[in-house]
Amino acid sequence: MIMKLDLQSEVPIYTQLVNQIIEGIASRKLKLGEPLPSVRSLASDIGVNLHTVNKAYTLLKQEGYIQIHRQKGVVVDPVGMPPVTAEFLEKQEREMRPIVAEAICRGMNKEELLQMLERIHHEITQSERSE
Amino acid sequence: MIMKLDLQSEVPIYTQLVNQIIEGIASRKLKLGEPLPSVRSLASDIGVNLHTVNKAYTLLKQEGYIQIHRQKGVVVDPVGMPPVTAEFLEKQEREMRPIVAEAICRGMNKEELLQMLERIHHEITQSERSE
Amino acid sequence: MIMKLDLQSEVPIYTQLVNQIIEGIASRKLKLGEPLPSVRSLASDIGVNLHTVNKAYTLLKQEGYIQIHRQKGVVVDPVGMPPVTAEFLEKQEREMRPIVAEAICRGMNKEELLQMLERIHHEITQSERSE
Amino acid sequence: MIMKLDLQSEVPIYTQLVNQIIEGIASRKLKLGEPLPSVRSLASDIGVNLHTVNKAYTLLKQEGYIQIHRQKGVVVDPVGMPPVTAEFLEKQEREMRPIVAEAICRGMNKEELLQMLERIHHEITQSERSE
DNA sequence: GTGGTCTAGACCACT
DNA sequence: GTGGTCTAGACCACG
Repeated sequence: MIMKLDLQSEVPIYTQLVNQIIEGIASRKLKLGEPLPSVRSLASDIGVNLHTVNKAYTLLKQEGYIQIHRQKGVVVDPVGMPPVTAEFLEKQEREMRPIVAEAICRGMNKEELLQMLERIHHEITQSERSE
Repeated sequence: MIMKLDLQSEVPIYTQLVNQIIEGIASRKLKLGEPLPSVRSLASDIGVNLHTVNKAYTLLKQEGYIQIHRQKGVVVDPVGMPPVTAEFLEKQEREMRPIVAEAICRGMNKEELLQMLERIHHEITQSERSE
Repeated sequence: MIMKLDLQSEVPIYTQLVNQIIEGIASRKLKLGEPLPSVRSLASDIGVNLHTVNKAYTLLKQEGYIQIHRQKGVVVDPVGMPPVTAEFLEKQEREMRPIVAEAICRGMNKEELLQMLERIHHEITQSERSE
Repeated sequence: MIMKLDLQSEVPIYTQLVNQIIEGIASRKLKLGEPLPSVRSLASDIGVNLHTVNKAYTLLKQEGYIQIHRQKGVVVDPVGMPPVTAEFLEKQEREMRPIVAEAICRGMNKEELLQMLERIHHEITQSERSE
């Protein structure tokens, strides 16, 4: 799986890693139970600090996306993904809200927003396994 | 205008301020040309430091949402809001994408996402009078 | 004489006034000995505070561009303009230098800069008396 | 790189810093991709507060002159400088105009002005090795 | 009274 | 150790 990182972004690298892996799972490029590279190998592959990868994996584990075994290494959680909790919906709304507000200010209408969301959804779900 | 701030949040206070004000403009609670409270009064109202408010205002000015006059103080930009640039659309997508990916992982389908967006859009645009 | 003011500019209004009047003199729209509007009338004409106009006039007087008589009011200095002092040249250089440096960074070459200066010079000296 | 600062000047310190760094880039004393001192070390070197340096760096980043990496710290933008936009030319003219007008008033002719500009240009571009 | 600047000191996030 | 954020208090420029 290719990791697209922007080292100059204001978004922390570990957050970008988390997002990339979640998107990998969402697009089924990463399947349930599938192993992920070890902290060390991923870190050296993408040229970032061990701690950075470690932090990303730890967060993903906490949120229920992956499992970290001492032996088997890191795998996408084979049982399944975390459910939609009330807490999760709140977070979604809290993040989505400023995006929508900004779009309205700049004159985007509801349809354009819905189309954007639909396009992104399509891009994620229809992306072929590309490596 | 009421400001909802979470001082414990990991989201910087000045960012929350920026978001609240943009949402205020989007919902037309703040009208074009309308004055905003002075740095000092807003700061004391919401119990944060003057510099924190100042940073929020400075950002909003840079992005074209407000104007800072030497005399009149701070007002919502009376001319209008910044347009939809390619750059803006990129930013929107970059922010929306992880939200969508996460939702997919947790089993939300496209319709549920679209409904959430539509609900948020409605909440913002229909809240003409809420205090 | 028309005053072009930008009330939203970060440049202080009194500075803009000073610049406009100096440009008026440079372009010979304002002749030596010619009267300028009183503080009060100019202030009300352009809709700014008395103190602002006063500050502009005071600065112009200090630098030798105008004279302020209790009776005759304010006039362009009839004797002539202040000379080119070493101090003045220093100030010119101090102001010009960052403009040139920035232009170089952005890829303007010397000829383009010279042309810009020449164009501005021409605009000022060739402007007709337009009211 | 040597920073020439005038703490008594009416020009804000952070502006002087910005100008010095831009001139450093223009004169190629600072090369593309080259690291700049950290906020803290520069601040202590020149004896100003860390926030003052930070403001200068933030401005330079916004204008596209430098990049701020989380790891590597601050570097001159390795890709290149911001282009000449219409907006930039306007700003250049707005700044140059009062300088030219004042020079005309004091009796400098066009040639003297052009020579001054040429000299400054030469000083900046030919100062490859000055410390 | 307004925003702009600067200082000083603190804590945190990131790598 | 880096930059980012926040607080606090001071002075100044502007109108």
